[in-house]
Parts: sequence; structure tokens; C-alpha cells
Amino acid sequence: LRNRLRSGSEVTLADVAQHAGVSESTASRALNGRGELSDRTRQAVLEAARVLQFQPSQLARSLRTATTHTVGFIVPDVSSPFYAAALKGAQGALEQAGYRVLLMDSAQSAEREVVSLRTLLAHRVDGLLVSTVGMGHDQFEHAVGRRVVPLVFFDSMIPGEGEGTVLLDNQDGIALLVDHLVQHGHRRIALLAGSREETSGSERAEAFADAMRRHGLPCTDDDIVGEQWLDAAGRVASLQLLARHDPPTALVASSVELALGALAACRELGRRIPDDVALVTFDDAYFNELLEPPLTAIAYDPAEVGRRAAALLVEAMRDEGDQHEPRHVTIPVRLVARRSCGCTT
Amino acid sequence: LRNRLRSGSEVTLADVAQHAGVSESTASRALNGRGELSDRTRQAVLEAARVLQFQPSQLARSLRTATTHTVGFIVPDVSSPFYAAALKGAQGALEQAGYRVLLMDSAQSAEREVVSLRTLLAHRVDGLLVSTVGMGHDQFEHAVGRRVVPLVFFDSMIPGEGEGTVLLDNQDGIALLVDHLVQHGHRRIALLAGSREETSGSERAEAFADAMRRHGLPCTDDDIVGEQWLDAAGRVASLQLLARHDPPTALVASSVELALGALAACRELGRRIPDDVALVTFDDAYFNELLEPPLTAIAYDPAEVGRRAAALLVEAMRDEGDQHEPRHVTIPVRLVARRSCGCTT
DNA sequence: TTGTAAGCGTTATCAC
DNA sequence: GTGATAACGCTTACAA
Repeated sequence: LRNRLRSGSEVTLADVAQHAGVSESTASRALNGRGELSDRTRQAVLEAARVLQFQPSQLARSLRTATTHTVGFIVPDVSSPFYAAALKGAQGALEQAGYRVLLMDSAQSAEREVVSLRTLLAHRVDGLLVSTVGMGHDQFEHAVGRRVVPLVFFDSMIPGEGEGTVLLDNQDGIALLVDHLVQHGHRRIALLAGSREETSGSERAEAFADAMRRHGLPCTDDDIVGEQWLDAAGRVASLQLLARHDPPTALVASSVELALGALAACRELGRRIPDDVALVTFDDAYFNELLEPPLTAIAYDPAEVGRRAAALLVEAMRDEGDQHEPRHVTIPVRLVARRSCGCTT
Repeated sequence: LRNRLRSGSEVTLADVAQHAGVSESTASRALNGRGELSDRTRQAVLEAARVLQFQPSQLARSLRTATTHTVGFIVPDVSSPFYAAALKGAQGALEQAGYRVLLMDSAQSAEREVVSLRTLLAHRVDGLLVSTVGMGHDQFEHAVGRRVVPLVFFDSMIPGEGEGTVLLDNQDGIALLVDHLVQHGHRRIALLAGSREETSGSERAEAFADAMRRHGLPCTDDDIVGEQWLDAAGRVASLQLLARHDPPTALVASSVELALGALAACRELGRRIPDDVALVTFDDAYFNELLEPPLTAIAYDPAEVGRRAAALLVEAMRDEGDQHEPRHVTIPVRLVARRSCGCTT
């Protein structure tokens, strides 16, 4: 009783055991439903725990069992709609599976990502969910060291690393966009690109070049501009593109932020969408419909990315022993045509 | 060496000590910079730790020191732009102060919020940052029990609880909106309300009634409609309001989600903004400028809410002993006039 | 069915 | 300066 005051006022298993008149091990068993024991003692222990409002220390439990039921989650920017949604999806799925999430924001820096990784490992997380900003293999290896926790990448990966990856169908998304513009008769098309250090950035850029090539259309390095996922970057890139002597007649934005930047640039320049220049984008934000003009976009469920990644990770943590092949899942995307491409819906 | 294989392949302090040829206590001291010890041994230990890639177990450390350097963060919905931004602000500030964040999403349910609280306490977090969906005092007391961890509320609080609160200036924000509409000549104004269970919902509703009263304008319960922060709810409420025989000439949305719903409703009904009905809103999302028409809104820095809350919490955790008065901070807001109110900027 | 005791990886209090 | 040793709060063989 007085004991409680001393040790941080926490009720411990010892208190419960004493109150119930049994040993600590019996109390432990009763609470965890392990081993056989009489109904009377079990009830007594449960009752004692209830009365004392006992809450087992996860710390002590984890130290003993070498499992924390905690997973680390690393993203370039939690406040971005995509990552926020993915986080929500993952958090929900993980909580259902009995895991807590420890969150880190790498702030678009590979260096901070490495630090986050180490911090999370020091906390002995049972698994890791990461969207990398582009660590190299060496950097990654150095960060995790000899540690062997299951890890799954989502949205952005390091080839050959991790027990799984969950990526959007970037290839298909960009192809849908370009095909659609070509159907509208466009031939000079440019891409507003994001960071090529990230998988989604590089895949979308490559997919763009592929699609253009497939249609027999010209596509040089000059037609793929930008390297940051910021609307400011989208604006600058668009301004630059539209200032050409022979400007593109259509713009493909690699993300909605970039598209917003393009929209702003067009207003500044007095270019009308889609008449002067068409605009289509990856990411179908919930406000796309309400913009002027409504934006033609690639839609998908961002929370699903988090959920699938979580599912893969939970599986990997479950049978940690066996060494199975890394699993790769691709999240499907679809085209939502509105007015910014030239459609008159 | 072989030791490592046995115990989860983790390098422990014992390994470091052995490698450096010193005792565990000395190794600990060297790594933590406590106590005086010769430069030679300190170097030896540091070197051993480096070579072995030693990473102290935060688990063991926490169990021993009774401090986890972890804070729990509870929000109604991480994927909402506001909470995502607040989270980012808080995470950054906490990380700088040496704390990790354990995230929980209450999914708008008081019940789940209670569960989250208990989970976090079981993990022995050093502090709590929570935006409540509206637990009652009793529910709250029951959840935390006799536990005494510093807690600060942000955006939504429980009166009389916690070591501090960080709220937006809801009163001022709504007043600015109503005043502005009145200046435009509006007299029949209605409010699209959010959940009155949350502080921001109730304060905004009350502020609206106050402002109307102050201007000598009529304001009954019928003029304050809705009770959820969803755009779908905003749409339904708007539809209902505009279907009246004597519809309001201006709508004040309590949040940008609600405003988006209103926008959608107006389109469906063919009502033109601001000519047929004016629309203004709390929350200045980055796309407000690009909507049609651009939305007049109350702007503020959502990340700042998180940062301030984190600062308050860190302070409270630092001098946990002393019992000082709860601190309350109010985040200032400002009006950004665009076209949806009738301005012709 | 229940109790005893060892141990998880640290830090802190003593001695030496 | 440095090293035993005892916790921290729990789980789990192994005994009884």
C-alpha cells in the first residue's frame, strides 16, 4: 500500500498478487489466461486487478518477452494529404492487429530518415513501415545494422530491401493520363515531375517517357521538369514551360500539389484551361471537383496503401522465423475525367 | 559473442563492457557521461560501442528510470488536414525536445478515445496530447484513474482537466466572419455547425449566436444546423437551409469541409455564389484560393497549434513536481477576404 | 493448481 | 575511478 507511493504511484503485479493472496506468477497467469488454475483464484486475481485499477506495464512486459507490439512509421511529411491518409489506414489496421504506432517525420531528408530509423530500432519496434525519401542501400544498411526487424516500404522503396512493398500503379496512372490527352489531340505534352529520389517520382517520370514514346511523340529531358513535390515548384515549372517559344499544349502533373501550382501559374499568365493549355494530374483530392476548372485526375484510395502495407507487415511479424520471398502489391488507379483535360462533362 | 545469437541477436551493454574490458556500470557511465572516469576507459567503451554497433535498449532504460521519453497523441481523425498539420507541428517540437510520439486515432468515438488513453498509459508515456471528441469528466477520470501524467488538450478540451489547453480563437474568427457579412449588407445569416461535443464546434456555434445578437440580427436554433464535421453533412445542411421559403442570404461554415459541402449544394441547386448566397468559412485550406469562387476564410497556422501544445506539455513534464496553474493559450486567427463573400478583389 | 526463482537490459547505490 | 549488486515490473521454466 505504502509501496505505491514510493514507486511512482504505480500499481504493480505484486500489489495485485498480494491483494488476491496469491503469488505473482499465479496473478500473471490469471491475467494472461495462461496455464490451468482454479476458477476461484482466477476470479480473486481479476477482482483484485479491477479494484486496484491495475494496468500491466507494457515496458516490463516488453523487456521480458522481447516484443513491444509497436511498429515504427516513417514518412517524408505527415501533413501531406496522401501520407496522412496512408497513416490513418495503417494505424487502423495495426491497432486491430494489436499494434501501436510510433510516428516519425523525416521532413524530406534522408539524413533524418536514418536517424528516425535508429531511434525506432532503439525502441525495439516489432516492425517498420517506411516511405523512404531515397536512402541508398549503404545508408540503409548502415542505419539498420545487423538488426533484423520486418520492414515494408510503401509509396517509395529501396530495391531489394524489405519484406514487402506497396506501391501505386504509377505506370498505369501516367499512361491513362497521357493516352487521354492524346485522344484529345495533344501532341506537345510536358510533365511536372516530383522528386526522382522517391519511387513515385521516378516511376511517374519514366512512365511518362514510355507513354510518349509509345505514341510516337517527342519527349526530351526538357519536357520533364521539376524535382520537388511542392505547389510552389509546380508553379515555377509551369511558368517556365509556358514561357517557351513553342509551349506544350498540355501539362501532366505528377501530384495534386504540382497541379495546384500549375493552376496558379496559368492564372498569372492569363492562360485558360483547357482552351489554352490542358491540365491533368495524379492524385484525386476531394476538392478537385470544386476547382475551376474541375481537375481531371488519377484516383485511388490512399488509406488502402496504408492498410495493405500494415497487413503485409503484420504477416511478416507473425511468421518472422520463416524466410519467404518479399511480397509486392500494386494499388490500382483509375482515371476521373473532368473539364481540365478538355472533356465537356 | 555466441551470446548474441541466443538473445534475439541484440548487442547489450554487457557485450560492450566485456569488449572494453570493464564492468557494466563503468560502461554505462561512459556512455551516459555520468560520474568521473579516466579518459582511457571512456574511449575504450565508446570504441567498443561503435564497433559492436551498440544501441541501448530504451525498454530497459525506461523500465529502470521510469521515464519513456514518449508522449501519446490522440486525435479524432489523423487524415483531416487540420489534425495532420497539428500532428506535424507537435511531432517536430517533441522530437527536438527528445520525445517520441505514439499515435492514436479515436475515429470520432469517445469510447475509442478512452481505450486509446488507457493503452497509452499502459505504455507509460511521459505525457499526453489530446484533442478530445467529447469525453465527460467521469469518463475521463475513469480512463486515467489515479494516474498522474501531464496532459494538454488542443483544439478540444474538457473544462477543468489537464495542465494546459491550446485553442483557436473561435470567438474572434466567427465574429470576423459575421461582421464582414453584415458589412456586405446581409441580415439573414445561417451557420453550418460541426460537432457541438467538441470545443471548436460549441465555441463557434456560441460565437455565432453572440455575433448575431450583437448586430441585433435574428438567430434561432434553426439558423444553426448540422452536427458533424463532414462535407456530406455540410451539403445536406445547406440543401435544407436553401430550401426554406425564406432562405438565408449568407452561409457561415464552421470548417472548410462543411464549406465544400455547401459549395456542392449550391451547384446542385444552381445557386450562384456570392450573388444568390454568400459563403464564408473557418479554415483557410491551401486550395481555397483556387476554388470557384475563391473562398473567404478564417486563416491560422494549424501546425502552430501542435507546436504550442507540445511546448506546454514539455514544460509540464519538465517540472512535474511543482503544481502550477493550468495554462491556456489561444491561437490568433485572421480574415482573408476573397470573392465568395461578395468582395471583388 | 500454485509457488520459487531466474532473467530481460538497463541504471543507481554502494563499497573498494 | 571502478566494480559488485540490487532494483525496475513483468513472464516462464521448473519445482512442489
